[in-house]
Amino acid sequence: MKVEKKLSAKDYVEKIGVSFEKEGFQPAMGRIFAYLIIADPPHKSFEEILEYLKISKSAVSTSLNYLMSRDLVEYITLPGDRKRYFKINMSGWVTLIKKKMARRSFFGEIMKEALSARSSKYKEFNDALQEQAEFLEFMHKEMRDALDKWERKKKKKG
Amino acid sequence: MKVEKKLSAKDYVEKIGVSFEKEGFQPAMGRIFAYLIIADPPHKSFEEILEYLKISKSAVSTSLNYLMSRDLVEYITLPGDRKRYFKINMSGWVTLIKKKMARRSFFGEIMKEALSARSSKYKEFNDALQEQAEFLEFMHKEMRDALDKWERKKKKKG
DNA sequence: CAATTAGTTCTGTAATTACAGAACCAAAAA
DNA sequence: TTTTTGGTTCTGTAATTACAGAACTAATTG
Repeated sequence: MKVEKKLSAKDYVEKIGVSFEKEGFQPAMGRIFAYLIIADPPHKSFEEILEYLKISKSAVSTSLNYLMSRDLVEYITLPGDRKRYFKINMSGWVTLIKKKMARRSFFGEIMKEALSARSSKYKEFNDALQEQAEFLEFMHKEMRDALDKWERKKKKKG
Repeated sequence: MKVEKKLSAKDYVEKIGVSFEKEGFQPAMGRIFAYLIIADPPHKSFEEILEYLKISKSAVSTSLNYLMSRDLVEYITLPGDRKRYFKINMSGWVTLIKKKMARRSFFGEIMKEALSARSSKYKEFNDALQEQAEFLEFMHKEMRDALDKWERKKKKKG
């Protein structure tokens, strides 16, 4: 019988990494992001990352640069130390979600455009399409509101 | 000087298709989905799809099957006609969004798990991580509420 | 019973991705 | 000035994807 056991750090990296991949990032990025979540201390040097994950310098370099370009990762420097220490930029996730929202809202807009070009035959379909576009708009608005709500909540608490 | 002009059907297919691709679907799927949005009538046979998009039978077959497995496309049959006519399943998009939401919520859960395994040093980072996990949970809840709200709104109107 | 139709599945391949390894480079240190 | 450090960029490649084309199949039609 298997003994219940806490997940090891490596297992977390794997688990988080896979989830991150499912968000559309490449494997190496997922694992770097994951490592930076479990990392203790939460900032790690270029070398530490490549050693821990056993991936090449090039993979680390391109992945980090991509993650930084998306504001998902940032770096700090320590006095008297030439290295950069990479860490998760916690606000990046919010930005990511905002972008995905915007994309969907755009999708809704295109649907409306397409709708305006459709013939008025097939009313049932047109109505359903209209509703879909409205749904996307609705969700976009609701999410914006939710984000505002979160911001306010945070401000009050912080 | 370019004359302002309504987009042609092909242009919509292209535009919608690209948006759909950005949601993570492969090109052929994006274009099929797009074609079914602008299609008049809104149901098209296997053959019509491959002819319009000029893609192979295999591409149409696998794409349609995938889209149907995800409930994004369905088909109808017409009396005295052996063919199936494929059309968009409008409720599929909602399901898709629900699934994406669930994935993010799961991501938040993993973050919490990881958190519970972190040392208590680096409080600042831990707090931020906690907040991120809470943010994902919060957004998940808000979206569930939004979905409910939409359902109620629809029921009242319909 | 053929022959046709409506699609499916298999096979091969061009294009792309994701990465390793090595060469490279700029800034800092010696 | 040379050497070392902390990366970046280039080159090559294994693996994967996305699809075409052909072979195939089950149901229908003649």
